[in-house]
Amino acid sequence: MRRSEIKDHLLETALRLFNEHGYHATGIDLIIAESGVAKTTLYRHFETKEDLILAALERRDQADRREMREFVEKRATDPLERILSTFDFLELWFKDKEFRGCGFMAAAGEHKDIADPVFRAAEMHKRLALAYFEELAHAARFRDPRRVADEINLLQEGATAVAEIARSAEPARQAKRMATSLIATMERY
Amino acid sequence: MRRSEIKDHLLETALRLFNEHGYHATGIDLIIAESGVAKTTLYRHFETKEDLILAALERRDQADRREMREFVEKRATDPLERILSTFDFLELWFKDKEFRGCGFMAAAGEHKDIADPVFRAAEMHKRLALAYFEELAHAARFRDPRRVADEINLLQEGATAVAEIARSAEPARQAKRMATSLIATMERY
DNA sequence: TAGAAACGATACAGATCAGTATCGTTTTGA
DNA sequence: TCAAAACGATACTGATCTGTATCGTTTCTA
Repeated sequence: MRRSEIKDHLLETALRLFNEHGYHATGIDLIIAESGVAKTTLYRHFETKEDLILAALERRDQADRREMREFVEKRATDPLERILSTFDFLELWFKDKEFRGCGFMAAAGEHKDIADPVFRAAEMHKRLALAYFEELAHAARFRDPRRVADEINLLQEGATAVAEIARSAEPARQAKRMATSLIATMERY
Repeated sequence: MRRSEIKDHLLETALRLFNEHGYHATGIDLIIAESGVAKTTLYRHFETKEDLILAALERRDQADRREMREFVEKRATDPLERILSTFDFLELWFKDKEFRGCGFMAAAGEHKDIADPVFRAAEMHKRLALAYFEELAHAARFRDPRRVADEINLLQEGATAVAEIARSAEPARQAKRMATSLIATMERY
């Protein structure tokens, strides 16, 4: 492995293990064993485990939001359809055999203090996801794009939570139907 | 403390600490320090930490569902109002200064293997919560009580997830408005 | 009221945790 | 090409983890 790739490889390995076992349950020793990178090397890239978690969440945040944007833009051009297509993106995610719930919710659930940097990273990700929904709602000319975004957001969080427990993709389709019904009553200009 | 109360006291202490710090982050040493019970005594009541977690979740499950039932029955007599009043119960919960998200979602998030007894305890709790919604939907004479229950359930999970991050009670009111709108279109007999 | 059982206190075992120190080897970049 | 830096391997530290062993004291119960 080229040295320039090591940091990325560590983050990818860490994200995979965090998704599989959670944050506290994933030890540094496991991450180095699975990645094949020496412990000293890991600690040269990340000062502490918390720094590694924060960097992993940052990477996931960027990737998730970019992937959703790309999916939505490819899937539909009509602004209203674009909003609803975010649920199709969700469905694909739930169908992934590695799906074990939202990593940011899991991070917040293991770092519950609102002053904890890990909690704040999760909070920031959710804020940015909401902002994207608002952007889509604005493009669809809703009178109250904030309210539309809030509702889409709540439906997506609900679908993700239900899917995490049921390990099923059905909640994504259900949430899409609910969103369709709710959006139909919202005023546009 | 009377000996018959020790087990309850241990469970209450454990539940408080699990809610505050999560499951992995809460050590046995902290539980005995906070409860004032000797470690040998704790291990006489619970063979392992996992047994303690399972017993705590069982206790929480019973208490949560009983409290919701009592709240709903006191709050409304009309079956439709009873369904909507579950969101008022949610709002009260979110307003609690100790609210840090759903302990069952946190448990599942830290024990992601679907064969893990802790995951299965969380799964069972969610199944029973859904069954209660279906019971309420049936009493309200909906043609498809299962579908109503699924939608109420998804809205409650979404509200809880959003409230966990935002530490706000607003998602409960928002979800209630959404439920009201959605339910209005559902056929009854 | 007497014996059994539960209790508190404490020390301990053995594993695992995050993080560091050392050192020989490999890669990078000027 | 050569020196600096990064790397792998490994041993280590000190803290913390779950769980156990020991033992004197208290409480329950028959």
